[in-house]
Amino acid sequence: MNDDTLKLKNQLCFPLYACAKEVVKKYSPLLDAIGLTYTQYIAMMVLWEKKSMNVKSLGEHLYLDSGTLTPLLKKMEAQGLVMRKRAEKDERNVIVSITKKGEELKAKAYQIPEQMSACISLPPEEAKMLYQLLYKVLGQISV
Amino acid sequence: MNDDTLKLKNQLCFPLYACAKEVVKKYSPLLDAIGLTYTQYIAMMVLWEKKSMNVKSLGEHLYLDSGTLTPLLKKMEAQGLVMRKRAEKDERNVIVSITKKGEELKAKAYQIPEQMSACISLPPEEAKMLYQLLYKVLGQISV
DNA sequence: ATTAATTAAATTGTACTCAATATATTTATT
DNA sequence: AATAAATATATTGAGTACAATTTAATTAAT
Repeated sequence: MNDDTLKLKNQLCFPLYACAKEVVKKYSPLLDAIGLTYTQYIAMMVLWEKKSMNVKSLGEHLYLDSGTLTPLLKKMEAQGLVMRKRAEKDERNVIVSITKKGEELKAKAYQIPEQMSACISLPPEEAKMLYQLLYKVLGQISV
Repeated sequence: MNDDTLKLKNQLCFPLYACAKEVVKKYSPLLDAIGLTYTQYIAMMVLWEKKSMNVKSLGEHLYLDSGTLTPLLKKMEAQGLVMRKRAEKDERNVIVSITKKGEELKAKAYQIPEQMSACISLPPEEAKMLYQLLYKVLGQISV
């Protein structure tokens, strides 16, 4: 409640906000080269691993809702990276699944994580610490 | 270059991106109560401290450019929180300065940092560690 | 079985965010 | 002084991101 309480330098939220933004910005040229945006990239990472998933579940993995995902996935469908199809068992669900073209894109994406870690060169222990602290906050906050 | 390289769980960028988003989202109801968005809030923090600053310099403090700040500051001017005025010495600069109403808003904002830290309850050493790691990455990346 | 409640996507509207470009002003060069 | 280069904002367009609402489908309750 003193005079420093509201200084930007004393907030934890701000470096979090700014750092996330700058990191995503740093990805842009790398992702441009394979025709993805950052949001599309993290969606593809889930689909490269899981092959297929409904929108709701994809949103839980990515912390995104249908308002963001629906138009994003439609664009990715238009690019031929994914297919969207209502589930037969429960037609409320839209199943998003990766296409052959989407699978093939993975080969081009392999280099991206290492190119990025060259930009953000934290020592391994510090990177691990940061990773753990971020997931700790993420776990607490979404309660 | 192995099969785990592109898994979401192995990226440092993702918890950073998701955590920043969730934290900002957690601020929303608190900031709604005083009529600010998160971006307006961090801009106000700079102005509560510095009183006055040109757009360029404000953008350097916040890691934002004129494309974001110009419309943001116009809205804040319309709300009576700030004034915008071309500098007399160098008319390329727009000086943003806080108004009486903007100053008065500070009293209502004092409670927000503590309300937020109740939501994100990291032990002090861990919060400090996270803070330092984020600024370290931020410093490296913007080179 | 019919109605009510719940769930999953989609839609709408508001607010960033940034790249790229345009405009106006100032400074540096010739 | 006239021209070129640099600087600070503003504008435009594309892409999120989310709250709130709508629609359609499913499940629960009577």
